[in-house]
Amino acid sequence: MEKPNSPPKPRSRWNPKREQIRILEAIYSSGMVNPGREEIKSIRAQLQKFGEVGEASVHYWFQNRKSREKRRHRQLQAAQRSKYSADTRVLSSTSSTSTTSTSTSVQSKPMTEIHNSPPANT
Amino acid sequence: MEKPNSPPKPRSRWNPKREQIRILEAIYSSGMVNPGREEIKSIRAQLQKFGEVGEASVHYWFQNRKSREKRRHRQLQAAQRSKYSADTRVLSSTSSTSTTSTSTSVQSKPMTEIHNSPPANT
DNA sequence: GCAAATTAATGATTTATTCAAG
DNA sequence: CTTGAATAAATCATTAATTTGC
Repeated sequence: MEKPNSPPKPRSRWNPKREQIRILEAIYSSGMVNPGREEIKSIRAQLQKFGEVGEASVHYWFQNRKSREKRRHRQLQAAQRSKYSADTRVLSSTSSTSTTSTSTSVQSKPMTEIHNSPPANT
Repeated sequence: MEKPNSPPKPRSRWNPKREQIRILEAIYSSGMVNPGREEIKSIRAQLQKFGEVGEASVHYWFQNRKSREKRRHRQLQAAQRSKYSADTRVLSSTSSTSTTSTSTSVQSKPMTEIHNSPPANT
């Protein structure tokens, strides 16, 4: 009755759980972008609570994280620039910093207020 | 008998027609998963032929579509994983580098390039 | 058959994160 | 370090399916 076709899915690679990623991100963003052996052991211990993980995987994770961040940095958001999307929540805080930036203000003008049309129901 | 008494129906949301959904699906599956403002306008124009719809709704549709597709994949993945995860109980006492477990397929040179822990980083 | 009650889908809001500029 | 712009994730809310009792 069940699927007799169980693919021999050998866990070839670690598949992090959401919780684990949250932990890793937290650590990463707290400044530890390049943990040493001891630190990796400690991190691994925390992650183990949510699933099996090897030290190497933890190490790789940090390597990849940093690498990708950089790459994205390089790649820029050309894509984003050219294809705007809609509706953003304006989180502008009242910062009193002398916003002298009257210079090159690149206003993209997204559809901040496209709220919205009369849904003529059937 | 008409409806002199308009129902206090708070048309809260758009109710897409079948044709409209077909169009949206087609566009989505053609690769445009995150249309920008201009594209949304264009898409909306097409949809209007079959019923009233706002730009915001179009935007929301794509957002939700992508988001939920992702979520589904995650759920499936998780399900799959839990099916096969019974893992070795790595109780190896001593420090061990023997990562004989099934997890990471890194064997010989696990963390070769792990730079030694920086002494008292911060 | 039908309508109230319950559940599943999904449109609309809100919140948190990301990246880059200043 | 702060802030602006845009997104994606999480959440809320309402509508459509469906189940159930009559």
